[in-house]
Amino acid sequence: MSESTRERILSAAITVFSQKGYHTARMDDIVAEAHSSKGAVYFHFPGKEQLFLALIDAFAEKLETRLAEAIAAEQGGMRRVEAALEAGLGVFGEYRQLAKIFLVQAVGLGQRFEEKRRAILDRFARLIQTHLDEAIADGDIPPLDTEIAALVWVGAINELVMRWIQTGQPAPERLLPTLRAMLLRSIAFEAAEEEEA
Amino acid sequence: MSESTRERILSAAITVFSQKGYHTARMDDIVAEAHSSKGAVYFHFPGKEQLFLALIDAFAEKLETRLAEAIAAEQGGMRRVEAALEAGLGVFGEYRQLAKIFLVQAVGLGQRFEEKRRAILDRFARLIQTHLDEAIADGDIPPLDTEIAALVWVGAINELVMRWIQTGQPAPERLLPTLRAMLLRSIAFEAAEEEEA
DNA sequence: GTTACCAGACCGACTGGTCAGTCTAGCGCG
DNA sequence: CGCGCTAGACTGACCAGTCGGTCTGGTAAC
Repeated sequence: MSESTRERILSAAITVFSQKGYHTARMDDIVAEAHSSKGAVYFHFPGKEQLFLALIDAFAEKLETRLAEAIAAEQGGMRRVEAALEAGLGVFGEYRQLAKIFLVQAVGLGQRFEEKRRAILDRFARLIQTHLDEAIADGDIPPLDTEIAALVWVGAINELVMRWIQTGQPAPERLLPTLRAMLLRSIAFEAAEEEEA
Repeated sequence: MSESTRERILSAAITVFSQKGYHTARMDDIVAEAHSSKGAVYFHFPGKEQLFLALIDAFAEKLETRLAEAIAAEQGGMRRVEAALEAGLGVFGEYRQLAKIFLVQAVGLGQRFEEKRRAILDRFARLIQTHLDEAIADGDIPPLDTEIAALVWVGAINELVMRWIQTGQPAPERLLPTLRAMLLRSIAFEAAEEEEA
């Protein structure tokens, strides 16, 4: 069956790229991990770069879908911002290997890759920005430079997720409440203290 | 003069690595940029990796020195935290190429490099953490998980600086006040609003 | 002061290993 | 057969690192 070979190659690529990074990963590593062959890999994918980008696209799509769902399920700027935050962290947590490829291994690979990475993060950021603007319009939070605010959020999330993925260090249970509280406070959203079940 | 050759090689390496990244940069590129020779480069440095790491160490040292100075010049947790923030951003701004190597090009290069990078960021983070703890002890800010708080700060700063270095986008004049206000609010520091000269 | 020698900096053609990608030969199924 | 797919040996480019060699300046013996 063709689909199964293709799937095997994809998940082998995820494993290998996430562990070794783009340059250190050899196509033969992926072939071995997939219990497949060079021929099969090059039958299904045009080359190393495209295979790598396919993984990033896959992640982007997952992220996008989830965010859209989460946001659609809520009403009002601030609630949507919170929903997006939660959904984003959820996706990173569920697809850790892909997240590592996206957040770590796709950095510093030159223009082409960097642009793709930034484009995806930008969509995430712009989404947050849009709803922060809404929240301001709704009077939920005082006005501020929402473009920068969104980038601050993205940066903070990235750093913590990267660290968690790489070292397992700050466990999500410990991380989440503090992160959430800090991010909400950072935009001067009151009622940042309710939580704590 | 030998020193001048060595210096030329170092600054060529900074230029080339910051533009192309570690793997894409060829030793011959650095040789050409330095108007030198393969022999000279390998006379002064044991290899590509060590040359790259030398640059990162140089940046780390600059960062460390500046932070230490800035902090020593102030008294009290919160003032020191603010001084460190300012000093850190200053260093990134002054050594943009090195900063790009450190923040962008040194990511995703595998264990050895990653550890070094994280170690440096950790020192920065732990420094912030220490003084946040002080600020809490002084009663300047309410208690919180300072380890995570420091990472949030580092992440936010990284993201904005990376973007600025890569795209020139959010100009520091626009970026700084918002970033500053957000970071201070994130730890519930009152009087985050004085500013605006 | 000039000849002989040395050391350390620097040069660049060359080598050897490493991989991405190709090619030809199967294999099984309709 | 022919077509979709898989296998894996092979090719060729590329590049880090090497190595025999040059050049310059210093020193010391005569």
